[in-house]
Amino acid sequence: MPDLFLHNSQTRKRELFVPADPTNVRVYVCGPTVYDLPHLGNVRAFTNFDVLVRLLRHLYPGVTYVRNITDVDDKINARAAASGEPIGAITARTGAEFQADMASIGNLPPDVEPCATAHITEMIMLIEKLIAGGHAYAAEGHVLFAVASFAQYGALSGRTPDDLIAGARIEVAPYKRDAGDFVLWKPSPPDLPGWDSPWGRGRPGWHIECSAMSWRYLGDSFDIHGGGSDLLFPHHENERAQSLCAFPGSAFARVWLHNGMLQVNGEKMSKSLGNFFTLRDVLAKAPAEAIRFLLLSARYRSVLDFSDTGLAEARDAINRFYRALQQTPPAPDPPMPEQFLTALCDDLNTPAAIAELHGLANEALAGDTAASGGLKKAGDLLGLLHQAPATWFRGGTDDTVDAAIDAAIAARIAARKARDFARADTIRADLAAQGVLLEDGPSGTTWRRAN
RNA sequence: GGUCCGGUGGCAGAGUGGUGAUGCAGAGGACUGCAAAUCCUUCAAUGCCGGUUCGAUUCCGGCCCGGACCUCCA
Repeated sequence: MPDLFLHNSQTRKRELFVPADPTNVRVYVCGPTVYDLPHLGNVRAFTNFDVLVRLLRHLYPGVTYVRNITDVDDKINARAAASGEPIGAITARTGAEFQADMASIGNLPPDVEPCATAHITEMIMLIEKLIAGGHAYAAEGHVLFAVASFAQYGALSGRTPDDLIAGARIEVAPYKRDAGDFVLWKPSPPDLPGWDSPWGRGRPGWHIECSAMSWRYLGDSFDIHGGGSDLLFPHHENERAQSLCAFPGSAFARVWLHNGMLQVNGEKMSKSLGNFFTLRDVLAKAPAEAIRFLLLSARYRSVLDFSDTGLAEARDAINRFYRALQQTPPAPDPPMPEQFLTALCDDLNTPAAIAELHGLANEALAGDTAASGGLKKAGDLLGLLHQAPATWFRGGTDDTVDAAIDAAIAARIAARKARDFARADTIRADLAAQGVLLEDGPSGTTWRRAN
C-alpha cells in the first residue's frame, strides 16, 4: 500500500497522512443547507470527498464519514417566507432531493448524516462551555464568540485580526466587543424556528452546528475536515475557534481539505450570481457517469470550468472505457492497479489516476484481460464503470424497440449483401436519426445509443 | 485595500532542478463499399523580466493577467 499524502490547507503543505486511529479514520465534511436543489458546484465538492472516503476505505480497515445536513438557517426561513411552504416541508423535501441527487451521481451515503435541529442540546452545551471558559459572552439576547480570547484566531485561514478589520464590508453590530466576534446564538421571534435556552428563545448561529455534530460523532479531535474553499473563512476558522476553546488541549481537525470552486465562463458557480445549473439540469444533457467523470477530471483543489465541450469529452472517455470492458471481459478478482492507487494517494490526483485508466483501457482493447480487470477495479474506486457495458451503450432495454432495431439491421445487411449501398446507408441514417448508431465489425453489426 | 490560489501545446489537464504525462481536436496511414469503432505514425506548450544554478517549466524576487475569500455560499 502506498503512503497517503494530503494537502493540508492549514499548513498549505502536502503532508503524510497518519490517522490517529487506523481502525477508525474519522472524516467530517460540511454538508448542504437544505432549501433548494444542489447545483453542480455543490455536487463537485461531495463527489471529491466521496472519492476520498472510498480511498480511505481501501487503505484502512475502518472509516467513519460524517456529513451534516443544515436544516436551520436564515436562507431556509427566507425561502419559506417567499414561497409560503412551511419550513419543515422545505427541509424535508430538499433534504430528500439532496440524498437522491447524491445517489444518482454515485456518491455513497455517509455513515452518519446528522441534522442540525436534532443537535440543539449539544450546541447549547458547547456555548455554555465557551461562556464558562471566558470565550463567549451574552449581549442583547445574543451570545457571541470573543475572538480576542483565542490567540490562534486566524491561523487556519492565514489571516490576522487586523486584516479582517482593514477591508471589512460588514456593519459591526453594536453589541459586539470586537468587529470579528461572531454569533453563537441569536434570539428568535415567535414566527421563526426557536428553542428554549439559558439566553431565551433563540436559534443557533451558522458555525456552532458543525462544532456540535463533529464532537458528538467523532469526538473533540478527528482526522480530516473537508469543505469548499469558500468555507475556509469565516466558517471553518470559526468552527475551529469554537471547538478548540470548548475543548482545551484537543486538536479538532488535524487535516483540513478544501476543494476548489466550479466555474462557469471563468466565474464561480453560485446561487447568488445565478449562474448555476442543478445536477438535474445537467443530467438532462449527459449520463451521470459522464458528469462524475468530468468532476473528477481536474484535481479537487483547482478550479474547474464547466463546459458542454468538457461534458462531451467526458462522455466519450467513458464510452472508451466501457468499450474496452466490453471487448475484453475483465479478469475476476483483479488487484488494484498500483500506479493508479499511487496517483490517488498523491493528494487525490484524480487526473493522473485517470491517465492510468486510459493506459489500462489501451491494454484492455489490445486483449489484455488483466488490464481490463484493473480498469474495472480502478473505476470502482472512483465510483465509475459499475454498469454492464451493454447497459451503458444501449440504455434501458425495450424488447419491442430492440426487435425493430434488429429488423432494420437485418434489412441493411441484406441490402449490403446485394451491394445496394444507397439503401443500406438510408437505413443507417434512419436509425441514427433515432439516436441509434451502428458499428460494422468482423463479427457482424452492433448498435449503441448516442447517449 | 488586505489575505490566498493559479497562469503548461488549439482545448482540457498532470508531473518534474537535466531532453514536458494523459485525453480531445488536427495531419497522414491501416481497416471499411462508405461510416463508426479500433490500430499505427505525426504536429504542437511551460505569461513577462531578473536572480540562484553547470543547468529552471520546476526554487527566489518583481511585474502582468485570472480566480477565490474578507457578506450567504461546496
